[in-house]
Amino acid sequence: MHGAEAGRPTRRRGAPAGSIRQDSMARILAAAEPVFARAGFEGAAMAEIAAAAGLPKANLHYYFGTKERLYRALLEEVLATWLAEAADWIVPHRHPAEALGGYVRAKMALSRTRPQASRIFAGELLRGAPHILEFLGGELRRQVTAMSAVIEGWVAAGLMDPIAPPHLFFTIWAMTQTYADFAVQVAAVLGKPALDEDDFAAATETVAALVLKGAGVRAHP
Amino acid sequence: MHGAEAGRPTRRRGAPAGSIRQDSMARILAAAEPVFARAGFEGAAMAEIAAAAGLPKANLHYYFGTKERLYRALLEEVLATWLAEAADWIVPHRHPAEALGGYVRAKMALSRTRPQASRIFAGELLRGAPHILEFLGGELRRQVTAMSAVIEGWVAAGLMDPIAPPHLFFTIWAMTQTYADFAVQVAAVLGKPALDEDDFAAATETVAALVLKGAGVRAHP
DNA sequence: CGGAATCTTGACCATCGGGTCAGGCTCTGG
DNA sequence: CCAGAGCCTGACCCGATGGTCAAGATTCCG
Repeated sequence: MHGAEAGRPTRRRGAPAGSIRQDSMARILAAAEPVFARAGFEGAAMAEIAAAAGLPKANLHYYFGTKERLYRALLEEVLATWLAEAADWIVPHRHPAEALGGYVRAKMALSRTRPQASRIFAGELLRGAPHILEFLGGELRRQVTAMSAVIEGWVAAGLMDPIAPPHLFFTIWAMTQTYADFAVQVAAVLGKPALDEDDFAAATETVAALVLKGAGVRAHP
Repeated sequence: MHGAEAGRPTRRRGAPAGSIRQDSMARILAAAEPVFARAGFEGAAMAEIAAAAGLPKANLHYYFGTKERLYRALLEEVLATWLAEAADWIVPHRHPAEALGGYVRAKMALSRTRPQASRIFAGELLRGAPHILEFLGGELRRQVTAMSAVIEGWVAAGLMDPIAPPHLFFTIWAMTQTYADFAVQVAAVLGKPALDEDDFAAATETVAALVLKGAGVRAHP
């Protein structure tokens, strides 16, 4: 998930170099992710994170200062992953069928493998995004603007139907992330204890079809 | 929104009958909705709700007992609205273009007019739906099953392409509710302080097109 | 090898927030 | 007009939680 996490029961004596810091911070971040995802910022308890990390609570404060800074550090990591994924797929030289299809599949895979990251992000947005408003209106906005131009290019080239590009992204995010954020609902409605591979496969196909057919993307030659 | 809410500065002396109870409870629920929506269950403070309702905190406990019961009461109200909406639109005698289009538009309208209700629901799901698991696997599951049969009927009648009906609903909910739950993100990315009518119109068109074209719904004769 | 820098941690503190309660007030029905 | 049911609320309680601190252990480096 991050760098180090499981294993390493106790801190070894002859530690490498001054890497104790990095190591501890990574360990704490890894422990914090599931807790924040499950309980949200308000509901998460530093003591619980500490226990999960196998460290005394005071240690977390030694490295991160406050609960809020720990939370922010986690958020930033998640956002970086988000952006990179989109930038990889939505590029002009690809055919939209490949680009949008690939992006949807990649995003669905993320929903499956890292649902906690998605939930932390969702919780942050739900609360009005107090910690990442700047990011949303800055970096994210710029990237969406750039990707919108790519979409417009495909439309102009007759490779897909006209569409409002930003809304296309909002809906793609919504559909893909719902399988992470609201997995409980999906599972409950399907009458299963949890979502399995087949469920994700069906979901992925449905979402991909809705996007590709819905946007009138021509067949990939 | 509910029954009574704004207005009525002080409780009148010659109150009608034993309706004081209903009146106070409605007042409290109305005050609780925005607070729970903004802060989530954990983050919401009874004192804040009390202040918003213009009542002493002890009064809330007099009527609802605990924070949890107050929260549940609110949730149940929201869920009822949700179900009714779907049941109105997804019925066999309609043409899928009308049914799905109408449903999408109705849900988008709800996202616009009652975003707080949507956010409370979203927060509940994010936390693993501790209070409504039963509802999801019971009432909701039954209704989705019934509506899935309707979809299958349309497919069999050649009115739309084959699709996994439950996933169609999951994606519709995801797309429509994202404009309530994650409105901050949408607004920030669009570079606006808040979403206006035009934004919702564009979003509605995009979502409707994705669903109708994406599901291969034939034109309404 | 010795001291400075870094790390570790148990004990402690202040605040917050849900919940309680006893006494007082208001309204209704007879 | 009276009594009791229903309603109201200020003051209080207490567990949970984020954060602090100072003393002690480790590690690093000259």
